[in-house]
Amino acid sequence: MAAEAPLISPVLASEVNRARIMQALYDTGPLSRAELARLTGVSRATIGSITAQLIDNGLLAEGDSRPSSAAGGKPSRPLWFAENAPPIASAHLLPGTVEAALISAGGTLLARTRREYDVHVSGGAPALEALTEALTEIRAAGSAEPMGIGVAIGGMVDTDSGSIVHIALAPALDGLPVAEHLSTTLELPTWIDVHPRVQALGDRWFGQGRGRAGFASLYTGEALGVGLVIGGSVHRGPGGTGGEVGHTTVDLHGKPCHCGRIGCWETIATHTWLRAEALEKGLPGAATLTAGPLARLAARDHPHAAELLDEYARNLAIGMANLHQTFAPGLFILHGDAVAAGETLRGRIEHQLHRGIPPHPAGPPQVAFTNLDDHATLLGAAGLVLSRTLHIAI
Amino acid sequence: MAAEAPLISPVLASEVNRARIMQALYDTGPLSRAELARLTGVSRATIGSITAQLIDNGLLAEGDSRPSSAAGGKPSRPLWFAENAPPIASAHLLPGTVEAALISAGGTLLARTRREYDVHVSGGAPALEALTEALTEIRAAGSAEPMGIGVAIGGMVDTDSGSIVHIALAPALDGLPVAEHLSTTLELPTWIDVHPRVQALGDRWFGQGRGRAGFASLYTGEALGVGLVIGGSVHRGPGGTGGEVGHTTVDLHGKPCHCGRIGCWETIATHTWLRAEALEKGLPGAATLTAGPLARLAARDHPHAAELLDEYARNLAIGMANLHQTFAPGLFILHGDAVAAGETLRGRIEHQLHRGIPPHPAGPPQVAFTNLDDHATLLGAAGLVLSRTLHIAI
DNA sequence: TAGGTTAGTTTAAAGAGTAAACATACTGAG
DNA sequence: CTCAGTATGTTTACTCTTTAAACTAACCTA
Repeated sequence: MAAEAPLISPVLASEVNRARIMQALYDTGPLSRAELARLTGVSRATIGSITAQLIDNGLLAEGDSRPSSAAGGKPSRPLWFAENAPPIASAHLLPGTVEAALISAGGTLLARTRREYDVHVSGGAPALEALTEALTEIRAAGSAEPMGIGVAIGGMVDTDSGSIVHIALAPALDGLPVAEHLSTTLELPTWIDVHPRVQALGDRWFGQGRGRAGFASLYTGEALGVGLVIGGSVHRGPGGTGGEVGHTTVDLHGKPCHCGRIGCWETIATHTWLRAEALEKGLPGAATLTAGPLARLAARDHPHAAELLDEYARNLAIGMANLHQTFAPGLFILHGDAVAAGETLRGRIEHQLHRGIPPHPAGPPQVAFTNLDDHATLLGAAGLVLSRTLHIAI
Repeated sequence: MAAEAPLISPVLASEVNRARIMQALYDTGPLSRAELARLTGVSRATIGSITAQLIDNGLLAEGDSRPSSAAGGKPSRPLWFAENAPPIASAHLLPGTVEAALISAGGTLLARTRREYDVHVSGGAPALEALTEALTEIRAAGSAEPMGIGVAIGGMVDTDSGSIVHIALAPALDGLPVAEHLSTTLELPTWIDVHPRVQALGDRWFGQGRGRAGFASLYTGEALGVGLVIGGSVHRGPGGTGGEVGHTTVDLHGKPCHCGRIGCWETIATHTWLRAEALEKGLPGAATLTAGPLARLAARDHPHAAELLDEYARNLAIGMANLHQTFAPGLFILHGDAVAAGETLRGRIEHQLHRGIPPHPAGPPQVAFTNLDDHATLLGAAGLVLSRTLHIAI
């Protein structure tokens, strides 16, 4: 329990309970009042009164009644988010590009758009403009006013002030007050967070992390990042620090990293490394190689391809083993480049990971690929709004 | 919030509130009802009724009234743990040795003892016997029955089953059901956990981590271990995994570790490394060197001593920087060997740590030495009982 | 001694969850 | 077709807890 947690008053308790009902729905899918009562361990009467409020507020709606079981009984009426419940506006700010989407309260993608902007304009006005335009466009696609805006940033941010700290490929945006600008311009509550953490929120609310207390959401490809879910909530250090797992030292006597240090995990497990190795091994398309094509080369028994795939798996597993030894998330959900390589790579990563850690009765950690395709981040930005709006600290 | 959290009923709310009052006292020290009311944001009436129960139960007692401020007013009566409140029995199981202590509810050490045992007897009966004897002895030193037993284990454990998984220097104890044995033999609820995590609980309840939402408690010396406090609670992976930070890879092309892998943090930041380097540099007493004597050598301008101290600080900082990059605890509390080297080493570690991480508006992480002397683990074992008994997940 | 200030308690009221009974709506055997 | 059985959802009387406001207690200063 966080330090200085307020005492629980009846009204706070009911607020928390309302939020937990919502969360149980997100974690499990549509549920009848009786199912909710069993799941949460309270009486059907209580669930009835709580859900009545949520239905009155237009957040939830009763679905068509489901057939009774063979034993008989009154058919249950599943509850789920109402058609016209407030949706959520989400965006992903990348160097030069903005993606935005409107997500329904239930987690379906209602609309999606993108904008390009000039990264070089100091002050970052074009980025804010692109964000505002994209969000205005998708906002118009919904029938109700969004409950808020969530933005994922491909760089370091200060979640307290809602501003960008540093984006390596877009230094002109450093210090940009994204949340402040959007909340005043669009008159909606706005939250921002770093990309891997938002991605983890996507897994937590809508993906394989649903209902789980702990897991690690890993992004691989041109960079490495991690979002850690601990105790059901995504972990944030002071001001939103943490998750910069790409720049942890794994090879003290290795190659210099672009960040200025030596042997960061990124020096052995990103595209830059993969392409350099591929070039050395004389693989075709080395300069633009990614994990997917590499796995296909390996499947076709191309010389050295399987070898390189193994090394890539081993290098990814090194950092994951470090995470396991420290945090023991129990589950790694992989996003980005690695996913395209499919089971070939997943199995190798899992194997290497299990080799690199001592046995424990709790069993070895699992390695999974995301099932959210490329929506993970935009869904996660919606999860960011949900986490902040419902008063639960996910 | 953890998945599947139960809904809050009035009676659960009051239970949680009682626990939070207790925690506020631990975090802040003796407090009057009015101060508690201000701290927790509830009315004085509420605090009055909650504390009345705790006083009736014999847990809390009113201290002598404190003088009013210059503005006048009725003098406040500080509340603190009662003299005869149930104490806590705590123990630390090491290869060959058991330490045990009786800790008052308020966190003072009432009695302390130790036992030796034969590590080589397979089945581990002597260890259990030593634990039982030591705990029986210190139990007799208290006026009231202890509220429970907390045991720190110098090795890998399964916190779910309360048994030892593996202790490197005492393989005869593998699988030993410590909690089960003690709880039936001594008829007291018993919990066990790994040493660094227990140490972190000591910091959280009684040391520099008091009242903090997040920090890392690091043990240095013959081994490296970490206990992570996140959201006010100590972090446990499934079954109590995690914290094995000594065996995270930092030097992929480094020396082999006794665990079978290459370049673990322990290969560059423990006594083994320090002594090998000292030998190479021809420092006196190299074979038994620790950080304290090394710092004194460095202070006396002994050739190479300052150099070695710098390297030691740098090597410790490498793993700490990795922890900061992933988890950003904001504060590192150091225990063990390093403490004896004093500010000389602390400053160097902090300097090296700050060099190794990118700047952020939230400010750099702090490095502190424990103020709990060698009691940290035994106090932490008491904290383990407190965490489990009060229904808060610290 | 009076007025101001702070601590702690009392009391009536409001809000929330609960248990038990009840109404509703289905299944399936006879 | 009826009726017992079963499960869902709602109503009602009740308990528990916090709260606001008034009140008492104990101190300070002028």
